[in-house]
Amino acid sequence: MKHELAKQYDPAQVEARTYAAWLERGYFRAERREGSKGPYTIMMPPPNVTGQLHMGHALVSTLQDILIRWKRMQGYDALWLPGTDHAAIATEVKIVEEMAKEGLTKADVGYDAFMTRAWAWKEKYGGRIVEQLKTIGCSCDWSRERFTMDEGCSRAVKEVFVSLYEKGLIYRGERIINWCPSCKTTLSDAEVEHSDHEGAFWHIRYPYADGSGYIEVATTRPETMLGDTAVAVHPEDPRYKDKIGKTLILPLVGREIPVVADEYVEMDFGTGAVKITPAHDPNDFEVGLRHSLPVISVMNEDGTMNAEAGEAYGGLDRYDCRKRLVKDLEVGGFLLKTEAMTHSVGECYRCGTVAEPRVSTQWFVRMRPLAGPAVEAVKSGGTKFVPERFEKVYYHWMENIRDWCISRQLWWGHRIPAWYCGDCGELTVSRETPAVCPKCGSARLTQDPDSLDTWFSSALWPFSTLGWPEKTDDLAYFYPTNTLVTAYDIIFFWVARMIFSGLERMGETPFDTVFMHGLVRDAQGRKMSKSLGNGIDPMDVIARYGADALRFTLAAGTSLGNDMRFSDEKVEASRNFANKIWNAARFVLMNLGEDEAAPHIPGELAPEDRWVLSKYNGLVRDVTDNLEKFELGLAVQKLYDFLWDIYCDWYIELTKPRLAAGGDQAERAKAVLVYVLSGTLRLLHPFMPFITEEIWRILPHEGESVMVSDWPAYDEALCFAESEAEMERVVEAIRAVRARRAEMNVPPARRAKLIFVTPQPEPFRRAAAFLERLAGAAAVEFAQEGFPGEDMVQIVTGSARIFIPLGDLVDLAAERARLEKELVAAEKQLAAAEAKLQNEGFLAKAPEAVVEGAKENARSLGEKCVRLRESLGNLG
RNA sequence: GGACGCGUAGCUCAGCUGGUUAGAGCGCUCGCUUCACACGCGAGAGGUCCACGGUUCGAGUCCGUGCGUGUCCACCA
Repeated sequence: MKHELAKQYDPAQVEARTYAAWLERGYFRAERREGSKGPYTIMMPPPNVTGQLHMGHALVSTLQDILIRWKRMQGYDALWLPGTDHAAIATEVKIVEEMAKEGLTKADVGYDAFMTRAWAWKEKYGGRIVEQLKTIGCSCDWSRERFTMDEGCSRAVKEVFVSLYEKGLIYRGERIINWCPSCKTTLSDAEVEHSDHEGAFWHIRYPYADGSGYIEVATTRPETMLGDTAVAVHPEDPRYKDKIGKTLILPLVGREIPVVADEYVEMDFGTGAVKITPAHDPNDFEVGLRHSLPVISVMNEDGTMNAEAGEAYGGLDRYDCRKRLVKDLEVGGFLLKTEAMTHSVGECYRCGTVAEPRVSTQWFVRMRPLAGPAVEAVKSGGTKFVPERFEKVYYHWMENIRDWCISRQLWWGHRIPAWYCGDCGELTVSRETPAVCPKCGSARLTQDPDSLDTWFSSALWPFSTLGWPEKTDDLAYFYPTNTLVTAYDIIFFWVARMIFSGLERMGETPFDTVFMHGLVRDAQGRKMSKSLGNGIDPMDVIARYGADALRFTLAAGTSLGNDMRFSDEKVEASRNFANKIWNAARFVLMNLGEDEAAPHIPGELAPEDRWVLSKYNGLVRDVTDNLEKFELGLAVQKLYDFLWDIYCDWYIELTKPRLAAGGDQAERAKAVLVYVLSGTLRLLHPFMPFITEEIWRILPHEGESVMVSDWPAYDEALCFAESEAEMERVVEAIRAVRARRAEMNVPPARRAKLIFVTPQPEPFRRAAAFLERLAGAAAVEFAQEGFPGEDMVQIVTGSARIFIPLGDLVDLAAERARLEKELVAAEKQLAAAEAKLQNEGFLAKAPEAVVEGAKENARSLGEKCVRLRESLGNLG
């Protein structure tokens, strides 16, 4: 049966079956076990139920799965809790788009029918996402899967909202907010993306009421002048100092507005005079507050002008209004000049519409009291960012934060738990739906129609998913969590908010490490996006190359916080690697007997055995260290190099003559082959779970699955530095012979005979032992003489005699230099050690054991010097 | 205007706390259907490590400046 293994690894016929077997055996389920190393928890950043997974999801899922599989193998109770996010605005936008195709709007279908559609959407896409995560191989605990709008999470949302309200950390108030005229909802500051637009800077004349001339103001948004209620200048500006307090006539409108002094104005910018529109600009709003200016809103929710804009402009779209207004200003002689200017414009992060600042009554989270502890938690190391540089980004945001607008005029989301009394107007905020108004007893209560920012529920994810506000066992054991894996572009939306929410609610930071990865870009380095059409579907990649190849590619592309480029060629290389492992396993397998036992390392080892074991041991250390540092890309690179170069290209080749010869040598080689392969499979398992499991299944081993096997430990007993050094020379010698043969155009030299002509064969004996096979020689002999002058290797073939100076095989000069250097160092150490033994104070005061140690040290150094001198002598 | 990243072989990138001959994948050249693997094997070509200055016995690696490039933040109307 074992000889029937296909030459090529076929992921398609392995992956689904393997995943099903894991599920069936319950390996993903996390439990508190006696004797474990304790809990290790990762909360999956819940993918939005807007559609399907993209490459970014594949990356973040792969990274999490690598960590969780590794920790599980290390003996932790590893919980990876999965789930999905309702993604209020993003999903609602999609549903509205879908309805638009049927010619319907939200208003047409009404609240209840809309919500029915939304839930159906969630079922469809949420289910698809879960299937895709499984295809990638994610070992999450599906028995604990959650959704941000499920009953428990919703309860947590209500609880947090109400208690923050009771503490005065949530308030309702009239403030200037960001408004998307297309989505017709508020947006938080973080949800507005700024980009540069080509625009114009219109200079407008605002005449004084007393006819004494005018002030020149400049604006990029002239339509807002309809809501102007002042013009501001800097109090120290000599141009305007004496004009402060004067009255201006607002052009076209005729309203009288004052000139006010405010330090917000930059004297050097524009004309030094700023029109103030409190209703439509956040800075102007602040100025307005300081000077008690009226707030005149001139725009509707959909971005058209309202009645306040006046008869001429009311009802016009904001941009039509702009054009019309500029024209009217020009005609009226108010337009002084128009400059071309690029300026930054804020856009809705979901639909791209230019956002409009607008005054409106909304719900806010008071951020100042929350930000302080959140900064402190990171500064004190309670939560660490990997890489560290992102901490700075976090601090900067937290320290300059403004209150968080959390109410949204959306239907898909958590309804705000606030009710208004139809009789007395009383506002009631409550965990339960109140039957009557607590103030007047009226039953005419209506709930606030708004819902919460989708990020409000995500902020609670680390504990809402574990059952909070119930005091569950899961919460007690698995919280706080350990590693949060996420992309750096989500620090503000999510990471920061989880930290302050966790601190406020639970009294501690929700995770000890934030592991940030970069973005997956296309082969040209462009961001993958629907509009560019350059997105690569991870499911498609898996179908063509297998999940392991995809995972390996993504892991290998990771370097702390940096973006990566993704291309088919890279996946192909990963697929080839999987195939290489497969064939290495086939080789090992076909050399094993039928009933081979689990591998153990034999007592007697050949130098190449010690060499490969020592290299393997170093690999265990390197992979583990790099995982601990979250250097997954480096870990994967080490595995690749070891398996392909050390294990396949050299070790397997070196065992072939021994396996062919049979006997003890063959048995030892087999044991080492299996031992090293088995250990390497374990190290590789978190990265390539499917193929490692499949090979594990057919190799002799202990334990039913590599997934639940032990993570290999670094073993001092497997350190063979001298064998490593020796094999390095062997490898060099073999390569040198091969190179020289190629250079001299020796024909396929299976029949070539190698004669080492040298009076000192020692350094070459081991190389010679492998030359037959590895350099393609028919036989290898040593000769004391045969060529005058230099030491030579003579290659004899049917048609040629080739001489290679031995210096080309092993650089004797370099070898000599190395030994001399080592000797000098050893002699120096010996001198120091002997000096120490002459030191009477040391002999007198040091404990017996320490003096004995020093003597032993001097003795061994002395021996080393003798050995080195001898070696040097041998080299002549 | 701030903050951060990147600049290493034709292309895409690794190179940890400074130390032998700067590595990999793909591509390229030559040879090979060798009994694990042509998704392979062997041998090669190809690099002023962006520039200049500094620290050091020694710099791809540390510091400064400049150039190029990318990203994030920011209330210059």
